Amino acid sequence: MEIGHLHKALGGYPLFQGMAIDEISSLLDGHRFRNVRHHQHLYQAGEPADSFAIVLVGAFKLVRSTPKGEDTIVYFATPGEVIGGLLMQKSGGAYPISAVALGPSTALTIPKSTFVNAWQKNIQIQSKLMSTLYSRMCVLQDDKVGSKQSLQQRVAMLLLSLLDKRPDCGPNRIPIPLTRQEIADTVGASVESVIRCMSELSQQGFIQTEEKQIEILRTDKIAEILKA
Amino acid sequence: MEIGHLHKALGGYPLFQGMAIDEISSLLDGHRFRNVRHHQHLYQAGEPADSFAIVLVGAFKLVRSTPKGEDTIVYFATPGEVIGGLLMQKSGGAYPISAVALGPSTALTIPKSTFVNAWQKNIQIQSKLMSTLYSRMCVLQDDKVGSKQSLQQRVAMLLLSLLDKRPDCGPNRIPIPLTRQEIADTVGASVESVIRCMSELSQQGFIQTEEKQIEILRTDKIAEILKA
DNA sequence: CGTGCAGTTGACGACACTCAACCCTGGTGG
DNA sequence: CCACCAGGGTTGAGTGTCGTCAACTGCACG
Repeated sequence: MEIGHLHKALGGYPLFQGMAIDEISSLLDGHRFRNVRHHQHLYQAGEPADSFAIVLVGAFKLVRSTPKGEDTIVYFATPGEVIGGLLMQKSGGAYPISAVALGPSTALTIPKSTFVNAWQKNIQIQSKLMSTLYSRMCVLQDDKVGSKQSLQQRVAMLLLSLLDKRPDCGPNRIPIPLTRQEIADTVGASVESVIRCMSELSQQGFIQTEEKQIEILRTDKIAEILKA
Repeated sequence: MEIGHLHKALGGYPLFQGMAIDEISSLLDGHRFRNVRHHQHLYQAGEPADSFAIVLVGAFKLVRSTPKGEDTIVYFATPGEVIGGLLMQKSGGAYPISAVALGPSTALTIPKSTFVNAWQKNIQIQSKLMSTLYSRMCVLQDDKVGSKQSLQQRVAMLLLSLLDKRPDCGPNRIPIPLTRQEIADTVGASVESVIRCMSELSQQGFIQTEEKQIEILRTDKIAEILKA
């Protein structure tokens, strides 16, 4: 990717909106492009946290491993979002979670030193970072509120929330390739239960999946499930 | 409370640590003390968000109401913590959650204008705010990871995490008065189930409750439950 | 004295987890 | 060419945890 293209792309994201080219440049000091293949790691939990990243293409799941070897997906990061930004203020330390690509993805990694030297001193970017954090926090809170609901409702909620993420795969198509296992890891259920749940939704003609791409045929019906 | 005392108290919190008196003063412009009785609201969800608060005494539960009239507790804020700070960057808007006192509590409310004029321009406080947010985020993520575990494990996890909050009620005593309902609202279970769970812990001699004060007699045993 | 809240206990039922088996696909190596 | 395997998806049977409903206690309050 060209530097010119890069700036254009970044300027379109809320994080950098309204910033001058050279201001953005100073925030990217020492950046590197990382192309990551499907299901490969961008960051591994436990590695020393010496950089953070901005998603450019594709998506990443942020995964926490449980003691028992199971995984829990805590967040899906899509283009324009920051991964690991919160860690940069801590001295030393390791990534607490892993970042794994979903589909071929690319990210812009930025060294910790740039965060300390540029990001931390830039009021504007700090504010923006805070507001992205705020929305991520809200998502987590919504999850917590929803955790009492039935599996079907939790799945429906997930589908709708993923649909809101930059719809660039055609209308009502979730822009992230997901296995049933990953859905289960997200909503906190077993694979089999998720399969049963989604089979039912398919039979009713509400959704349709092919090649790990999920298409929502009846957004209204899915939304209706939530209200029940 | 005296202004002198106030500064001393605030200076002890991580948020203001290492700041000069007059720097702290500028951050408190327009502050008001709010004494709130047990189970009274500091903020109501839906009210216009024109101030944020720092907890000084007692504790507050941050509550989200579900459509069905049930409550979910998303966080416990104890002395030194900020309530509603994230909201202040958004223009307009209302509180998305309610803040309710647990036991007689007092908070320092600070008008939104002070946030915009002082907090948002102060790099140091922004960094500190971010790192408190980071830890709050981690708590929420841990919750999500733990949501697959058994009820007993979730309760044990809650008890231990509350124990970490400024132990000023004697050793191994949770410094917040909690009803079983509130515990249920936190771990996402029914009251009855929580009662059964805690009765069992009592019978085994691991915990003891009197007057809504929970004392943990066998921290080791409680921690053991988590590892199972 | 009635009312409301917090705590408690029991019976019953449902939703979801576990375990097991099976199909299909694509890739790899003999 | 075929055998083998791994990963993803699917289905069924059995089990168990937890939610729901109902009833009852003790206590504080007006």
